[in-house]
Amino acid sequence: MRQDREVIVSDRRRAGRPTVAILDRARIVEAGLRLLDQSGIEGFTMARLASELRVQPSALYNHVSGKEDVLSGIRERMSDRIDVSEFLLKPWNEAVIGWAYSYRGAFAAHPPTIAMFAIMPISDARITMAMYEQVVTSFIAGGWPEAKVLSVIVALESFILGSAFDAIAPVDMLDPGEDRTQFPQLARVTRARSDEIHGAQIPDDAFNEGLRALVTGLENRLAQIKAKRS
Amino acid sequence: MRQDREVIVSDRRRAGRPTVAILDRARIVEAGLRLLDQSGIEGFTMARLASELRVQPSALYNHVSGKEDVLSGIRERMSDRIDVSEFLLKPWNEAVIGWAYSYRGAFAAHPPTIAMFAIMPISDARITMAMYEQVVTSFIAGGWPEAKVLSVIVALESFILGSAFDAIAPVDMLDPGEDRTQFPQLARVTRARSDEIHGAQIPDDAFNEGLRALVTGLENRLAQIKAKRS
DNA sequence: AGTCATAAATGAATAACGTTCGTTATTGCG
DNA sequence: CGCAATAACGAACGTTATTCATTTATGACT
Repeated sequence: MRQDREVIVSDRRRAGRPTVAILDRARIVEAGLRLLDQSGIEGFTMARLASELRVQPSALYNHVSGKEDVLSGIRERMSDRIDVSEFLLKPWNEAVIGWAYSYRGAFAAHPPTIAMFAIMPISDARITMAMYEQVVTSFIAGGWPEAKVLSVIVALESFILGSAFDAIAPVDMLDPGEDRTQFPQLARVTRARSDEIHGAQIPDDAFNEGLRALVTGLENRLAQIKAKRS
Repeated sequence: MRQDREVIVSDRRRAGRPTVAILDRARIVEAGLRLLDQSGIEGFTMARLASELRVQPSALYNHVSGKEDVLSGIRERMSDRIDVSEFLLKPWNEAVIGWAYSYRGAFAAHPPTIAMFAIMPISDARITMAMYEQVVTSFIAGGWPEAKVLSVIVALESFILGSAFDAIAPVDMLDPGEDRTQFPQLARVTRARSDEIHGAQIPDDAFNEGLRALVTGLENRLAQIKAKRS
């Protein structure tokens, strides 16, 4: 009974610099990603992040400039996960498939990061330039005109990002449910789809079909450009 | 000098129900859209919205249930702007072009609404079912298998939404600028593109190329499915 | 070994935000 | 005419991100 107050309070840190380092930018970003996955974008607060790291909120500001900085760090971490290695080995129209899957997968693995994209400061809301350099090189080698390369890549990216968005939507979103008689065709196709394709694979099917269509459409377009050039 | 206090204060409303109606849901939503366009998603606050309507913030809650309700109303207003009429007149592969332009245009006209999409309650974060019914009917008439219709529409929608996203990004986002020597190919193609295509038309070019590629790719796919079926 | 700027934590404080509640004044129905 | 419903205000509350003063430890230089 003598010193139990000291025991109970022992995990409360005194003010002043701690003996061993508790925080740094990397640790904060990592904890931030974990918290984002758990709590979603609206549950992501500096207070919770601090509590997760067993620290007062104000301590974070010794290592990051604010909430945006943490989110920015998380985005960078995600970008590194996108695999562009296939562009070194295969022609553009094959490599682009693996790239797209890796791209979409990186975000699908952490759904709330997709919402993050929308809110983030516009400045550098995109992936690193090193990735682009690799992709651009492959498209030029494939014979795309220089003025078209970026448009094509941006188009692909738009589809990928839009699909990542879709991947976080509930699968039965389009099911009319009660209003079945009011939207009969819609009711039929939602039924038909869920009979052939199950659960989590439903958004995947849209992604597969779209990606294949996009690539074959681009192959056509390239052939057409090449024909006109000669 | 007698009653200038009364004059000065005359525009300050007293408590109690006003003689003429000031607010209703429609007026609030309309002012909300204006405010959203002006201030962006992070500048959209209930206080500012109230001030825009010359009302105290708490007055809004007599007509809407909260901020989410206002945003939800704005989204509905946007959806109504999407034109599906061409699906009644033309085959799917032609009508889809006009639909896509209208879809993307509706959001591009109010950029911050795109960010809204990401944050919104998942519940009905999509466009109205009446629109889908129309589109689905056209695709079935064109010969698409029932189980594939939704996947194809979702794929198209992913591209459109992703492109709307892209339309709000700064055009020179991919320009390496200072790091030109580090990313030589990227520098070349950004230069080549801005030589041929100018300013605001740059994101449009990506949208055009992507949409055309997607549609011709889907035409191929449908032909392939039809061939296999016979 | 001693000094001291710097780094890194706590804790108190602030402004802005969304929302709720009590109050007040007006409407429109019975 | 009476009175419940309506619709405004004004005050208050709980969160949020962020800032600042304070406290304590580190590490480089004399």
